[in-house]
Amino acid sequence: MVLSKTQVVEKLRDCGINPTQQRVAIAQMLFARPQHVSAEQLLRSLQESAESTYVSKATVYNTLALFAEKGLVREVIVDPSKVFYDSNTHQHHHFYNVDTGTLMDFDHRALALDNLPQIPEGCELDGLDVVIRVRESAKA
Amino acid sequence: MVLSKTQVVEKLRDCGINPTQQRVAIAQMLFARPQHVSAEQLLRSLQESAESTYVSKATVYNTLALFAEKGLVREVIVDPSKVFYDSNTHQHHHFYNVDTGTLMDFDHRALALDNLPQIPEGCELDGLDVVIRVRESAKA
DNA sequence: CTGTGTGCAAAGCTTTTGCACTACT
DNA sequence: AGTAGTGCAAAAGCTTTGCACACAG
Repeated sequence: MVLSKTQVVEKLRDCGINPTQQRVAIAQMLFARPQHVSAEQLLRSLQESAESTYVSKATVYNTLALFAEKGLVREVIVDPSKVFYDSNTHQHHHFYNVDTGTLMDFDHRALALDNLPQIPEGCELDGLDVVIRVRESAKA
Repeated sequence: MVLSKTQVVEKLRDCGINPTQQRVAIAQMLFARPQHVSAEQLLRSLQESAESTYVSKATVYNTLALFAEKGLVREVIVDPSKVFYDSNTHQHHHFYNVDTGTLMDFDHRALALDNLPQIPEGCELDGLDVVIRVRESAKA
């Protein structure tokens, strides 16, 4: 579902984010559908949908980092060359196709994670990421 | 245990890697003890142990990538800003302290990973990474 | 002398920083 | 007018590429 501008503005306010033009434009792209995007991809999408405001590369980066900090999106780190932002914030894990650079979700219940090891002294849990790397099957 | 130069040369040969001066120098640093290093860190270590050959930054990067491809070290991708190389190639997972940027191993048997979800059509397993992100506990 | 393999300077990419500007008080 | 917050150009940093060199056949 595509969120209306008003819905997006409200969503940002709920997270304590000042809904500026640029941020709303970025949020609308992100939440148009569940997806995995890099900053670069998002910037291109914005530029293509010509109607919207001009947004600089730096702002896309800074805004995505802000959204991640506020819990609106999740950072997914699987490729050393770029960070993906996942607009699906429900608990889940990822397949990463190393050949195509594509991410796919899978439900966290598909995996029985028992007996989490004890967290080191003086630390607290921040997140648990499971990534299953796959490659295209070699074909004859 | 510190490996002798001869042992390192042999190890490289076993993996089909031509044991050049630079590669041996890098391998000796890496296998001096189990550790997690970035290319940058490794380069600095090499420069500090003044005795050894001059090795350029590019060569460190290329060599680490080569070692990873041949299975001598494992790439660990947890920090968007740099890749870590893990000289421990036994099956295991990682704690990542996001505040200090430190990696710690934990045994893979500490985690019951049952019912791995089915791998997407046309793909085969390449690797399974579990990262537990921790942060310093907030103190009063 | 020719061809393969190696190392490194320079180029390229993503991401961060510092400053100018805006929008409120 | 002063202040806090925002956006972006330019700078920085990690990594890759393309070319010169070395070595084997």
